[in-house]
Amino acid sequence: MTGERGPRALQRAETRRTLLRESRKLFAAQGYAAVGLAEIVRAAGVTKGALYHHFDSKTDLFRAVLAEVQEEVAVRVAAAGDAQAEPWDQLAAGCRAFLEAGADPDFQRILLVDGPAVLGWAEWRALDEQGSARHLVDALTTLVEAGLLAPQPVQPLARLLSGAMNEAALWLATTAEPGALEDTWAALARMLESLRAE
Amino acid sequence: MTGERGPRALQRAETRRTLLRESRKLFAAQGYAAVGLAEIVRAAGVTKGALYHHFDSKTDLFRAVLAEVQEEVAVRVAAAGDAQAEPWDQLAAGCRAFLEAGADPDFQRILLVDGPAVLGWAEWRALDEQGSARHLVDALTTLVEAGLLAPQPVQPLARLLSGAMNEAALWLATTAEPGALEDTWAALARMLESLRAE
DNA sequence: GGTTTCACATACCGTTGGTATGTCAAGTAA
DNA sequence: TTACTTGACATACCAACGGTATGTGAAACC
Repeated sequence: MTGERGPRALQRAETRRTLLRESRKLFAAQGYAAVGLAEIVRAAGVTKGALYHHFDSKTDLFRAVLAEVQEEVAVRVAAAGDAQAEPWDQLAAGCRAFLEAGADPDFQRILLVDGPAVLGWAEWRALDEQGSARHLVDALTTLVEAGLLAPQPVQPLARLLSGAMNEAALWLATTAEPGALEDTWAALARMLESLRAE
Repeated sequence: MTGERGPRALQRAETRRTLLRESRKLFAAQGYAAVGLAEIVRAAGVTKGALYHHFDSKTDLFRAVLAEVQEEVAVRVAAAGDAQAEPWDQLAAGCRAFLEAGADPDFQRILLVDGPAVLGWAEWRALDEQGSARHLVDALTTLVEAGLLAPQPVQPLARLLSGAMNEAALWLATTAEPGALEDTWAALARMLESLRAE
């Protein structure tokens, strides 16, 4: 049974968590290519044998880390959306939460920069789809069905918005310009408004 | 004088061009990380010594390739824009040309996927700025000054649009959906329209 | 309580990016 | 022409990397 909890299973789970936590810190700080497995296992206090007992490859480890980060972002976006009553406000709040999530370095480097390059764009896209991007598609679909959004294919629109927010999040993280977040949000909000049904 | 053209300089230039051409093909087809220097020099018919005589590192070679690709895209975008008389049409034509440039695999993989990961987002951004992104900022600035675009900070807007188009270009390249380009363009055009001064 | 399983540790390997050095023709000055 | 220098590579080599094959000892099972 998977419900069993012996000391063995606990140890295993903890080792795995440690590996994920330490590699995530290193990947976020230095980038996937710049951090070696030796550095990861040293930080985690285990050996390469342990790492390869839990993960198939360095790429597989990165995939697990990325999924973790993405899940966190998705939760934040969904929470911000659910806090609003009106569908339109839900979309706006989710988008804004996504932009603000860009302040997290893990989010930028792991998810946006290294993700597509390490996993390939196709796989990255698939993971993105079942992460935060799914909420975006859901929200847009709801709006179209409710007649609040001009009828149109949702997929291209979601891609445009997703890309816009990804890039904006990266830009916001590196720019020192004060009010950049508000300016960006204003421009994005205007774009969203333009999609409203008439 | 740099204008001198002996057999030496010619040979040097040709070797460099061959290196750039072959590595570009390989980088585009397999991605930066998956292609080794051995494969590159074999394709180019030279040795690693020649490569390191022309470039400081594998990263430096990639940087040169990326700059070349980016220049080509910038030329295409600028040409499409210049073909239009009205400032607003120039922006629209440039954006559309950019989207269509996404059909080129070199463009996708080298410029959009591997670029930020290999060079780091900051350097990639700087290169992007002096490439096609510059034309976008120029066009937007012109429109604002001409009173055709609602007065607003141009930088955030340019980032949003640039990101939207980058992502859309990648999506268009992988989707089999017919009419995807037109749907995407329609959504993008609508966004652009929303920015018009009233 | 003997056996099996499992979660690692140890030892090792092929390949990779990078470097140090060698080589020989093209350029230069007498 | 000749002696010398420069430059465009080729050759040989290295440390580090991701990955694998094998060893080990405690926990789980019968």
